Amino acid sequence: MTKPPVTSEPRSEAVLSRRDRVREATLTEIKSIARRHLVEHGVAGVSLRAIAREMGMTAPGLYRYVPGIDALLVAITADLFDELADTVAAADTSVPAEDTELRLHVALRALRTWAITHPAEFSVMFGPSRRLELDADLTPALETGRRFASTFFALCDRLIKEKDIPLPADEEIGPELTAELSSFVDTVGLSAHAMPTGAALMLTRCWIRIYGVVCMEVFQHLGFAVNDMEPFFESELQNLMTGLGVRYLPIERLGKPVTDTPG
Amino acid sequence: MTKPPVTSEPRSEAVLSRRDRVREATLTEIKSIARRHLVEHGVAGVSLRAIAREMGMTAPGLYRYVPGIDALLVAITADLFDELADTVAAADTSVPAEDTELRLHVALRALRTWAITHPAEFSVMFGPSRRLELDADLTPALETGRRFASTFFALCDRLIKEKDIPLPADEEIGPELTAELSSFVDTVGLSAHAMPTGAALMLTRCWIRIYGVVCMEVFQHLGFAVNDMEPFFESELQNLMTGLGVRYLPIERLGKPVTDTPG
DNA sequence: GCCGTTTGCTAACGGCGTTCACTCAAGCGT
DNA sequence: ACGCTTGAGTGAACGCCGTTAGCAAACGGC
Repeated sequence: MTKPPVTSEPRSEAVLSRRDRVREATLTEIKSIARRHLVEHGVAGVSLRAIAREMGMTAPGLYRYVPGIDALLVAITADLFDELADTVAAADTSVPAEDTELRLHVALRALRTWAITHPAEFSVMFGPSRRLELDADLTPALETGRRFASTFFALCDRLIKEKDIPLPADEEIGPELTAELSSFVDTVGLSAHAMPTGAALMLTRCWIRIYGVVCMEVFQHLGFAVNDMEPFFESELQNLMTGLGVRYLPIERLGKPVTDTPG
Repeated sequence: MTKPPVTSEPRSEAVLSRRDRVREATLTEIKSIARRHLVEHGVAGVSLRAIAREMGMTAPGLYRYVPGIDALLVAITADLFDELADTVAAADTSVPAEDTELRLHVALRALRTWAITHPAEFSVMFGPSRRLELDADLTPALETGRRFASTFFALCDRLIKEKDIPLPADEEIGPELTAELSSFVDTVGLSAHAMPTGAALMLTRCWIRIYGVVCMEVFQHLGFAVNDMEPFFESELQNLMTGLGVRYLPIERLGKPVTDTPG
């Protein structure tokens, strides 16, 4: 009675029996086809029947691998967070490790680039949560989501430790905000780093702003009036960096932005 | 062969024949039931069949009023923008007209309050656009969306004219951004106000940030780590206002925020 | 070779959007 | 007051969809 697990990528590379390997392969195929449908037809265009059809099997058969379509979407979302985390991490490590400022620029730009080149995926990950309308179990997605976020947390932590970022003092933050911030710091596992409240505030403020520009671009909310949101993103990035006391590093353009997504 | 128009609220109060009146009423009923379903079951839970069932008629009958479910959702979205615009406008006019700073605070808070009290509606309006996955005609929603935005445009315009907001100089903006900004200003109809590029930049920057916090709250992206996003919103608002050289006006709390939605 | 487990199938239920052909009543001109 | 036009609404149907139940075949350990 091994219930369909729908775990994301098996980071635990244990020895697998032949049976388990083909099972794994089938699940991977399911998710990869589902993802293609997601990209091509939007999230509403992902259907078990269509996937099964394309695989040469019938819909009920998929229930051996996935407990339902909601779970499948959650599983895909989890994979996507992993992929985005990898992309950002790759960009991060593509520049000298000591240059924290550059790493931050590169990481944030990698985030945006991935987002705008994968709008359907981004929408599923960052758009209105299924939580609002569904009772699906989102924990796997949240898990990998945290892994994704940790990339940025680490960078910010580094930045704060090595540079003298102007942080708001504890007194001027206000009790409610302080409470929420410490709750945030705890949940997210930053308490290990003994991150001061002011730093957490700075971090969330930055994240909110980045999230804002990128969402606005991907969801095309200024799409009716603006062609290319990149200048806005860069402007926001600059504003943010200088606010942090970090010097803004413009894109060195050759032709067009070439922050490609490896993998 | 009068094709279903699906216009939003008839702002043109022309004399209507009896027939037209009942027709109007039916359409209103359709939309109101649809909206309830939207709120109760999410956007995926809105179906013509269910609406028809509740109205005591059959699904095909609805096609006399609405050309399809996508169009219905677009129509609802348009109405929602109107409603949100009204709510914001009401808040705006509830305080002394001369006090532009207060009006800005009140209007922005009204926006947030409406958003978090109407998460399903907000998601439809500001979440991933159906444009990404659908070919539906969104113009009605865009239309009223513009009306909604104009409330803030007007306020910002006022603010800029009467106060000495520190605006970025034209030279330091960069050609691409300048181009996009002027495109934005033109499309949105701000060129009539002869709004300088720096002001437009400031405006979009502010809008991006507000959009960011509110989306983050409604889409519950920090929901796993944070209970109440209000302190974050207020912090962002404060940061934004002071950046504009406007003094931040804290909420006068009695018990809880009472920025209610009239009508 | 046997037997439990895994896999996939068919059939079926109920829900969905949408189209088509049709009925029926309201409204209109005369 | 009559007939005709037009619009509202229906029922049947098509083709999707998710999901469940029961069943047959393949597989794998013994």
